[in-house]
This record gives sequence, structure tokens and C-alpha cells, in this order.
Amino acid sequence: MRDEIIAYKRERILEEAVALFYARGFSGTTLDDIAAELGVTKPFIYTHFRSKNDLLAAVCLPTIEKSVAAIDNAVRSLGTSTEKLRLAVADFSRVVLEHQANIAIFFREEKSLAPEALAEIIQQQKKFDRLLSKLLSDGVAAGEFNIPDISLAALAIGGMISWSYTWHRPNGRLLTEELCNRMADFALQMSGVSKGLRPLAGVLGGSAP
Amino acid sequence: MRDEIIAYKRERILEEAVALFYARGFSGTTLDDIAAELGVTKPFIYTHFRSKNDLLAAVCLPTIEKSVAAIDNAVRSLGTSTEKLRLAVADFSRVVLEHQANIAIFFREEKSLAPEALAEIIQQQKKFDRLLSKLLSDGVAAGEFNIPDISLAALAIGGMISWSYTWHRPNGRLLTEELCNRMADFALQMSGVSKGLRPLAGVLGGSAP
DNA sequence: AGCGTAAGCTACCCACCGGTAGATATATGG
DNA sequence: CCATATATCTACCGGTGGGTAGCTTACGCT
Repeated sequence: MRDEIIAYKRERILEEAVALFYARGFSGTTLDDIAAELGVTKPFIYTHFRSKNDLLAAVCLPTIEKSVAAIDNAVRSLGTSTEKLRLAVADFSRVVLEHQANIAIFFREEKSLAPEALAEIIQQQKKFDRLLSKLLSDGVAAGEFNIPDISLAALAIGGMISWSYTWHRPNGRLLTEELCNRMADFALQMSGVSKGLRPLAGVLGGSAP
Repeated sequence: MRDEIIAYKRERILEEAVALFYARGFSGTTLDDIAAELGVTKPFIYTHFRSKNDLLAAVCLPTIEKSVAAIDNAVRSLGTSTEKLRLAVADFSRVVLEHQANIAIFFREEKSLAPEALAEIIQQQKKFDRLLSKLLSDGVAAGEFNIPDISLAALAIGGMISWSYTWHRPNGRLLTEELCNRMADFALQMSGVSKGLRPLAGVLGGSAP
């Protein structure tokens, strides 16, 4: 139970750190700011994290790992490549949209990360691209996709989704779930799937005659 | 001629600032660093820029304007919507790839920009989205595109391209021009064009039978 | 040649902030 | 109720770096 309280305190620190790093940037946020927001003082933070950089790494790493896990999970799932791609894209989109602040902080503050933390993250990114490329090339081999350049397609699909951290508004026009589905639709179109596309629901006018 | 020399000095400062901000981040770069790289001292920079933030704005703004100009130019061009979209995407891709460092700095250091500079940039981004959305909706109206959600498609296409600042390596596998063309191919696929797609050159195996 | 102007440098200031030492409060256990 | 340990705070340090004042140099002009 002692440990649970310690873990809870750690989580609360991370929570406020994410909110402030996201709102003001890493260098625009002081440890005093975070402490003040929590109603504690700076040394309190140092009992849970070794340094400000350590805190930054703790904000970024788990989210990257969730992203990789989303693709990995889809690759391991049962079903056609088309189904796997839809699952991968939708799940990864969900990670980005639900951890928007963490994702934003990571991509913005890459240069502030300690070298070891950055190395670890780069490993994860490589794994992400490798897994997504594998999924795409399996689909090509199965005759489901039509993709001239697989690694470029992986980057394009990954980028389209990652980018949503810049524009997504949690209370915006579309629900997270609907966004995930539409991202998957785009990814399937980019992969040149012939069949397996969702019926175009919610079209507000614009379908060609 | 005096003015030209002043302009040249300004450009050289910007050049080094871009290189260092890109390599080490904005807060990881000191004005002394930039001055040292130029073989001058800090006050020299202050005769050309009012503050470090002013320098950052000067790094970011012109590149955003080039991006908007690329889309604007395509929208105003003659041709079908399909041709316009291809032009818009290829030209915008070229801006991103050729000004990779500036683009990276802008997206990373958004939070370090002075409020006025940020406001100006946000205006440009809105204009970008508006122009691209207009291009897409014209194409839908003309029966060339099939897009369920136009503003989302604009964000997805813009994001796919913008993202290339994170992975592009100037001496990588593909030439800039080839990358631009492939980005355009993806954008057309995402827009559901029926005809007008380039023949799939350079396929390394993978076309379905 | 000498004077005036502008361009750049030396030297400095000071606010800010990450990080820490040592005091203090709180809780645990005998 | 005291001893011990643990958690947190008060108070401080010192490096860093944006920004500036005022001196110096060098150039152009008459």
C-alpha cells in the first residue's frame, strides 16, 4: 500500500507536468510551476524524479510504447491484411488522440531529451516503422494492397495520423471513434485496397453522381 | 548597396540560427553560439534583430508563407482539380523538403514564439487549410474527387506532407522530386480520384496480378 | 590628413531556475 | 510518551544566458 501511494504521487506529478509542458513548453515550465500546481514544493518532485529531464522522459516513453503496442497488436491479430491495417490505424489513432499532450511534448521536445532516453525512443520509432511496413508488405504479398513504395507508405500513413496531435480538439466536431475510423479509411485508400472500404456514411453531399 | 550588405548579414545570421536551432533546439542554442559560428559577437546580432524571439519569428514566418503560396498558386492555376491537387501537393512537399529545418523549428518551437508572431502564423495556417479545403471541394463538385469529409481530408493530406520534416534525409533513397510526385499520388488516392493517377513506375514487385 | 559617423567589441548586469543541504514536521513503533 | 525514521519544506547556491552601456576601431568624406 505504501508503494501504491508513492506510485499515485508520481502519477500526479506526471499529470501536471504533461499539462504544463503541453501548454507552455518544456523550457517554459519550471519545476516550481509544477510544484505550485500540485500544492507542494520543488524538492517534493526530486523525491520522485532524478531531474527535470528524467520527468520529460517519463512523459514521453510510455506513450511511444503504447503506439508501438497498437501496431504490434494489430500485426499479431487474426484476419486479412486489410482488417489488420484498419485495426492498426484505428488503434494508433486512438493512442495519439487520447494522449495528445504526451505525443505533442515528445515531438516538440525531442532536443531536450537526455541522449539515453532519446536513443530508447528512436529504437521504438524504428520498431513502429518496421511493424507497419511488415503489415503493408504482407498485404501486398496477399494481393490485398497495391503499394509502389512500402516504406514511404508507412511513413505517409504514420505521419497523417501522428499529425493529428497538432489539430485535434477533444470537444471538436467529430468523436474520437469516428476520427479513428476515418483515418483507417484514408490509410486503406492510400494502400490501394480494392474492396473492404467502409460504406461512406455521414457524407454531407459531395459524392459524385 | 549598403542595404544589400545589411540584408546579406541578416541572411547569414538567419542561416546559422536555423542550423543551430534545428540541431540543438531553440532553448539549447545561445546567441553566443550563433555569434561564435559566424565569427562575431552577440551585440552584432542585436544590430539586426531585436531579440532572440524576433530571430525565431524570422526563421519561421517566411517558410509558412511559402507553404501557403504553394497552395495558393496551385488553386489559381489552370487545369482540372486533379491537376491542381497534384500541383499543390508536389509544390508544398517541395517547400517542406527544401526548408526542412525551418519547418521543424516552427513546429517544435511554437511555444517559444512571441504571441504576435504566433497569431500571424496561425492566420497563415488557417489560410492554408481554407485554400486546400476549397481545392478539394471544387474537385468534389466537379465530380473528380470522392471525399466524405473535406476538412478532415485537408488535414490528413497536409499532415502526411508536413510530417516529412521528421523523416526526410536530404541524401536519402529518393530524390526530392520523386518524393513530391509520390506524395501527390497518395493525396490523389486519398481524394478518391478515379482517373488521373500516374502509371505506377518504379514498383519493386508487389503489384497484384 | 583629419574629422565624423557608424559598426562592432569588451565588459558587465541581473533575473531566472535547476538542483541541494539542512531544518522541521509527521508518522511509526516500542 | 519518547525514539527513530521518513517525508516534506525553507532557504540557499551558482551557473547560465538574454540583453545593454559605453568604448574602440575603421571607414568614408571633404
